[in-house]
Amino acid sequence: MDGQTSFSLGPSSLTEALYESVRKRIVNGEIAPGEKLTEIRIAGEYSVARPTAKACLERLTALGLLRRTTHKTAVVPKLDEDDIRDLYFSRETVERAAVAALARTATVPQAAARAQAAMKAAAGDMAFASQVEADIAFHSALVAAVGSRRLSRMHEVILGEVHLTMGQFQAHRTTHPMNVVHEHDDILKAIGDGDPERAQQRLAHHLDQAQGRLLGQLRRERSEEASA
Amino acid sequence: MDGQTSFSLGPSSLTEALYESVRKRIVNGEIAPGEKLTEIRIAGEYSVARPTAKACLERLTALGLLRRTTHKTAVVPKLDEDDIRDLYFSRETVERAAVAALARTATVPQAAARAQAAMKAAAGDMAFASQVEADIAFHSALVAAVGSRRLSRMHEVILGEVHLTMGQFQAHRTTHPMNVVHEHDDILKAIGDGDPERAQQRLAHHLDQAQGRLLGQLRRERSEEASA
DNA sequence: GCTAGTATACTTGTCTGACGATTCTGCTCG
DNA sequence: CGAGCAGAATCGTCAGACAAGTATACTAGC
Repeated sequence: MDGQTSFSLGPSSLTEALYESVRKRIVNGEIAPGEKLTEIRIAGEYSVARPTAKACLERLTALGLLRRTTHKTAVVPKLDEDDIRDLYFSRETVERAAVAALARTATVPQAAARAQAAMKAAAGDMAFASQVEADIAFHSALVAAVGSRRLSRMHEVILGEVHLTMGQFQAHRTTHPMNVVHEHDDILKAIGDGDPERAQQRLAHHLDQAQGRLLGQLRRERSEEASA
Repeated sequence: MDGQTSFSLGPSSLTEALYESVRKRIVNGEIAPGEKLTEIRIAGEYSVARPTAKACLERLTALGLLRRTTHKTAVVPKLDEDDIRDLYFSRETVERAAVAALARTATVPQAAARAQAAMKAAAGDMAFASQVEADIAFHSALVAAVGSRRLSRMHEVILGEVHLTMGQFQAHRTTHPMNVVHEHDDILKAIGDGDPERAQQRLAHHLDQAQGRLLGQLRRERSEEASA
């Protein structure tokens, strides 16, 4: 049995660490939408070689967290109304399947309940980033509990973009987080009751609310720009 | 000189061409499951630099067409029973949403009809690879017709793995392709009738058949190995 | 003859440096 | 004032190199 000699928790490689770090900065909105990310800039900021930075940007591009065409600089995408609708249509497809599967066996995922607790805690002190994280964690746990590697893989990509848009609208949050918490509870309850239909219906309603908030904030922001 | 110029109109870059070529070889079963693909081998076979080969292998790994862990050589995965079930669960999730959406507006995608024709043509001369391609093209067209970029993106990944398994069982095809054609027709008809429920039900049945064939062939192959 | 531990070869991770190709920018010229 | 051109910035690809990790073969000891 070996001692505690290695960083078993941290990323296994430099590329991995770089990817995680840049990803975090993008989804949290620290890098504004439309901002350019050149390979050289990343390489410079993190003191890595350009090929390493390149690999990182390519990965993020594949996940939809950056947009890039050949010979052009990668930019953080600004999702428009169509994007958000498309994103939520895809999201609903995946999550519907998940909650239906869970409700069929009436298994309420523990991790989702934990995320709920975290969200309630964060609701008090208005820690926005924590709220978003807990929200994401809740939905992530829901899908993970199904136990399908491929469904989770698809969902991760979708949630990445969801996280991105939520991060970008950070300063304009309009709803009390407790509303979200209650909607989550409704979904869990339906799952616990073994009622796939109701679970899907609650989920659809919840996602509809979330999508509506995003679209509303997008329109608000746009009209602000127009009057400026 | 013709060797270099052949890339000019298809893929935009060398990396792209390399990726397409290797991908094709994998899904068609030209590279056997379990076979190792070292970066150096790819670089040598295609006369490209190792970093280019590396990028190619990384992309394929992200799509599930190769398996690889740090510092280990990439291998073509051999999907087991659990993998196939998981794959088809995910596939059904995505395609159900697609046919339901199409049926709601009763729009029968042209491209799917064309794929059907191609499949009928290939059925006569038992051109296996063409049959698989037409099958894939049909389902791909179905999802593409919905017009959701993200749904299509997810579906592409799924279909890649589906193609892979079908290619690997190439020599053991058990069903007449016309059966598949008829099942496809049923789905299209339900969509044309604007009946989302029936469309989903037909689709589920079709996928169940396909999954059953794959599992059957997998078991057959395994018992052959055991007796040898 | 067999197990165990070490030495060696193979492969990948990452870096440095470089050159051609492409896109963008700003400037000159009509 | 617009259009075309030159230069700068950036990306695509390559070559070569070294360190670090993994797998394998070989030797030593029982």
